[in-house]
Amino acid sequence: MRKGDDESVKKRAGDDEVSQPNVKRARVSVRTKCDYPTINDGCQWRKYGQKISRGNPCPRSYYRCSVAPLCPVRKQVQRCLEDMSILITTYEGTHNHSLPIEATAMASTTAAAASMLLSGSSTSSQSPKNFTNLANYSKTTPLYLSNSSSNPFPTITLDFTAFPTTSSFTSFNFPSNFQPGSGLLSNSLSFSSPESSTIPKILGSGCLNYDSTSTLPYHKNLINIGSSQKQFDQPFIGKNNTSTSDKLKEDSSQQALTETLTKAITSDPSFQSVLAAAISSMVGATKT
DNA sequence: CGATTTTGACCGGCGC
DNA sequence: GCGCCGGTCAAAATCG
Repeated sequence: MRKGDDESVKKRAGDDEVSQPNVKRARVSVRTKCDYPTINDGCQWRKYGQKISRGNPCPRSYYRCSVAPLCPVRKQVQRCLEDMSILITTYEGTHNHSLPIEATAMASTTAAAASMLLSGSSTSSQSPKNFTNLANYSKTTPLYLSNSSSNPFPTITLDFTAFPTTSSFTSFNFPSNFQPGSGLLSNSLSFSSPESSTIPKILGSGCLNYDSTSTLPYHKNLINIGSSQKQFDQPFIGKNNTSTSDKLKEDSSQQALTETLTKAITSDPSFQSVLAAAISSMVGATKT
């Protein structure tokens, strides 16, 4: 049925943001240390595909939000090549419907980050203040910033794999190989989300990393917030380990993750400016 | 029985 | 122009 005679089939793979014209192709990656096939962000997802990508033996899974039929949000789940216990979940788009509170945390984070990237990509104002702020932060914190030559889709990565969940660290660090020149992003840091008004706080603490040099073809930014690891010490058995007890554990663990996220988001509003500054600085740098 | 997952095929973009 | 690769579709299978 899909062999070219169906018009609708042609709108996939590229530009199908019909219901959200204001949402472009920002992606938000979330790195979590997780032994389970996927993390539970509170939202309901339906798997629609799986692929083995080149260079990574682990299959990448594709999910769609199944809460609302027209929800444009998609996510990709893949294990990290270097560390199989790290799960990389990439969100694309924002929900156009209401979500349960557990889902709101993650959705808010990703939506805000995406919003920031998107607004950055559509405007070109610069905010020296933010830059200064960022520079200030960078004195004490490791922020990893780098740049790629071409980035069709800006991607911001929230990294929950590194540290215990406390709100007492914020680290930035600019690598010497950061080179401006892409001009893709800017810095209107409007932490707003189309889906609700409960968003605005961003990521309490952590280290913010920008990295677009590695395997991803598009701009990739890394934000390291802190670990939500609590009980992920089970070995990863595979994708079929879904006994009842496992499910329960998975659920609670992942709820913990969501809670951690929420906490991180709400506990340290200052990180918003940090994040904003980081992105704006990157954007500003790339603009010239 | 409905919802979800699996899986092979298809399509478009991109590099050579 | 051709082949590769990532992303998506949809029928079949599986699950609850």
